[in-house]
Amino acid sequence: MAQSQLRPPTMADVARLAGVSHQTVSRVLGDHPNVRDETRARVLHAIEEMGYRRNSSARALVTRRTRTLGVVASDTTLYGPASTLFALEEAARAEGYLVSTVSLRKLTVETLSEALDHLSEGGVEGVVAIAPQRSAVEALAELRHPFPVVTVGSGPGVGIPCVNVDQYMGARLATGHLLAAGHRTVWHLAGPEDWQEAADRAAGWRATLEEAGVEPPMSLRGDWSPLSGYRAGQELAGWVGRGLTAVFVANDQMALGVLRALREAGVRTPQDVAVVGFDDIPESEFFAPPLTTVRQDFSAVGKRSIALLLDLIEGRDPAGTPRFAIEPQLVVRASTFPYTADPGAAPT
Amino acid sequence: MAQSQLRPPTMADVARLAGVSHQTVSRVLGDHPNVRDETRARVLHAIEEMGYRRNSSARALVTRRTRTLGVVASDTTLYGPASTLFALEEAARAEGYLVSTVSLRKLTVETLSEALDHLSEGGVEGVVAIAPQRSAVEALAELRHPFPVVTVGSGPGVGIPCVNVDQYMGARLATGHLLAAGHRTVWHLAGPEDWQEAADRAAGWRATLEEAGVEPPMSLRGDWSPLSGYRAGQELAGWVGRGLTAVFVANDQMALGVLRALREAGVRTPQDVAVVGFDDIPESEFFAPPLTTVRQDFSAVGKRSIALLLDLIEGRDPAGTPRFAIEPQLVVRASTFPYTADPGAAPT
DNA sequence: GCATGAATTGTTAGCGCTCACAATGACCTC
DNA sequence: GAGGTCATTGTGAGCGCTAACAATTCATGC
Repeated sequence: MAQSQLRPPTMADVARLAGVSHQTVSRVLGDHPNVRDETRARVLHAIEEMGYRRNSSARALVTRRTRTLGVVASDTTLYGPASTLFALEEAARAEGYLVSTVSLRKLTVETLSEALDHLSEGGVEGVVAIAPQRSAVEALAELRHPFPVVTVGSGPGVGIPCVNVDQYMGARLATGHLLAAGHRTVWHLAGPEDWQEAADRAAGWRATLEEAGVEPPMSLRGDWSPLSGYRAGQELAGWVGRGLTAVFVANDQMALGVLRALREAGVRTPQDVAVVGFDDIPESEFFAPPLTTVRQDFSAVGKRSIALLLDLIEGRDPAGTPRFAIEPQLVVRASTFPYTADPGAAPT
Repeated sequence: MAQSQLRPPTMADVARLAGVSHQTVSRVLGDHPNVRDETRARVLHAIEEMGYRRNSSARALVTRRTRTLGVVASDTTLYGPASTLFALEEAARAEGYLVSTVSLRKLTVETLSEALDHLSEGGVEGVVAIAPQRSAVEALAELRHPFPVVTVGSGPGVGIPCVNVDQYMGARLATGHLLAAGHRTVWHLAGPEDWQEAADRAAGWRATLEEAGVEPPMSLRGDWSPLSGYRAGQELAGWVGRGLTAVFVANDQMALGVLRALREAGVRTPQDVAVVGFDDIPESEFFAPPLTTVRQDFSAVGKRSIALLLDLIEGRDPAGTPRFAIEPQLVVRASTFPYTADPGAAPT
C-alpha cells in the first residue's frame, strides 16, 4: 500500500511495477487514447499500489505550464474583496488552475511590485489584481511583468484589461429609488477619493440628480469604514430639517455608521431620513433598520476575470469575452420605507 | 533591454552574456559567498539586461522544494476565516512561501479530499486547514496526503497538529463580565452543533455559571448567521421578565440578529437585556447598541500555524512552537452598560 | 502467406536548474 | 622554490517528466 517515505515513487518506479515503460504510465495519466485497456488497468493498479503522484515541478518544467494563477488583493477581510477572492479561486479551480494569493495591507508601487515578484518567483502564468484604487492601477501599468495581468474594479482607461461591476448604474438605481419615493433631493456620502468605484458611484448619483433637474447638494467623503460613516452621519444630522431627507451612502459599512449617528441624534430612519447603502453585506439585512442597498454579483466578476485572463494566457482573442457592465441589483429594505417584511423572506 | 518573448532567457543565456558558467550565475542568485565582486556585478548586469527570471519549476525539481503552502478553508467571506486567511498568507510570505488557497462551499470528506488532491497536484509542501467543524477534522484525519497538515480552530484530539484561540477562556471572559455586572444568570445562544469553537464557547459559559453556583438556563442554537440570531432573539424576547436579563451570543453576526429581534419586541439593550458577542467584527462597534464582544488575535493564529507547519515540513521538533491557548480579549461596549464612549476612542 | 497500415509500446533527448566534485590560480609558509 | 591552503570558477550528472520518433504488434485484405 504505502511505501517508504524516503523518496516518493517516480513514474519509472510505477512503470517497473506495471511492467511497462515510463512513457506508457505518462500516457495513462494523460488520458492518451492509444493504450490497451488491459495495460491501462495494470498501470492504474500500480499507481494505486505505490501511492504514486505525478511530480508537478517536473511536469511544469517540460510543458512550460505551471497551471497556477496569482491574485493580488488588499483589504481581504472586507466583504467585497473577500467575495471576489472566493469567486476567483472557484472559477480558476473549475478550469484546473491553482490560485496563489498575495494579500497586501497597502497597495503602493513598492508592495505591488514585491507582490508581482513574489508571484513571479512562484511561476504563475497570469495575475488578477483586485486593484480598486486608481493609484494602484497606475502603478500596475508601469510595472514590468512576464505574464498577463487583469484587474478587477479599476475601470478601463490605463490599458490594462479589466472586469467591472457597473457602479455607475448601481448608483443610479439607488438614487433613482430615493427620488421615486418622493425625496426632493438625495445627499451622498462618497468613498475615498482615489477609488474608481467611489468615483463611479458619485458620478451615477450626480447624473441622476441632474437628469431630474436637481442641483446636487454638497457631498461628504468617508474611507469605507463604519467609523468614517459615523463621523459623516453626525455632520449629516445637522442638516436634517434643512432639506436633508435622503442619503445615498457609498457602502454598507459607512451606512452602518451613518445609521448610528442619526439614531444618536434623535433622527429616525426612514421616517426622517432614508438611507441607501451599497454592497449588500450579509449584515445589512439586520441593521437598525434593515438597509436598502445595491447588490453586486461577485461570482460573475470572478468567472469573467478568469475567463479573460485565460484568454490572454492562451493567446486567444479576448474580444469575445464579456467583461464590463456586470449589472448590479437594488435590494429594498426598511431603511427607505416603513417596510417590515420578515427577514429570510427578503428577495434573494 | 527586454528580449524576444519567444523563449524566456535561461541561466545559460545569462552566463554566456556575462562570460561565466551557468553555475556562477546560480551562485550569484543563491547569494553564495565565494563569488568575486566584479564577477557578481557582471552577472547581475547580464541578468538585468536580459530580464532574466529563474525558472521556478526547474529549481523546484532539483531542490525538491516548491516553497508553496496550501490552505483549505470554507466560509471565507466571513470575518473570522477571512482574517485567518490573511494572517496565514502574510506569515507564509514572510518565510518566503507562496500560498495557494482552496475555498470550499462545504467541508465534506469529498470536497476536502478533492481540495487536498488539487493542492497536491500543485505540489504544495504542506497544508493549513481552517476546519472548525469536527466532522471536517475527522474527515481530514482519514484522508491520505503526502504532506503535513495543520488545522486551525479544530481543537486537539484527532491527532492532527492544531493551533487555536482559547475559546473556552473567551467564553469565560464574556460570561464572567455579565455576572460581575450583577446579572443573576446568563443565557446562551450557541453556534452550530458540529463546530468545535461553538462547543468550547458553550463549555466556557456553562463552567462559569456552575462555578458561580448558577444553574445554566436552556441554551439556544444558531448557525452563525444574523438570520438565525434574529429567530433566536425572537424566542429570547419571550423570556424577558421571566429571568432573562443577559445573553452571551456565540458570535457577533448572530448577536446582530438578536439585537434586532429584541428591539422589534420592544426590549431595550442594555437596560432590559445585556448582550455580549464574540469575534469583534469591524461592524460590532456600530451596532445598535455598540456590541460588547471578545476579540481574537488572528495574526497570532496565522504566525503560529505557519511556524508549526514549517517545523513539520522541515522535520524540526514542533514541541518548541507554542500553539494552543492564544488568549482572546474582552472588548466592553454599550450593549452591556449604558456606555457611550466616542467611537474611535475605543480600545484597539 | 505476406504486404499494409493502424494500434500500441518503447527509446531517446532534453526542459533549466542545483549539487558534488574537479580544476585553476593566488597567496603563504618554511 | 616545493608544498599547502584557500578562494574562485568550471564540469558533469541528473532531478522526473513529456514530446518526438522508432519499433513492435496485430488485424486485415488479397
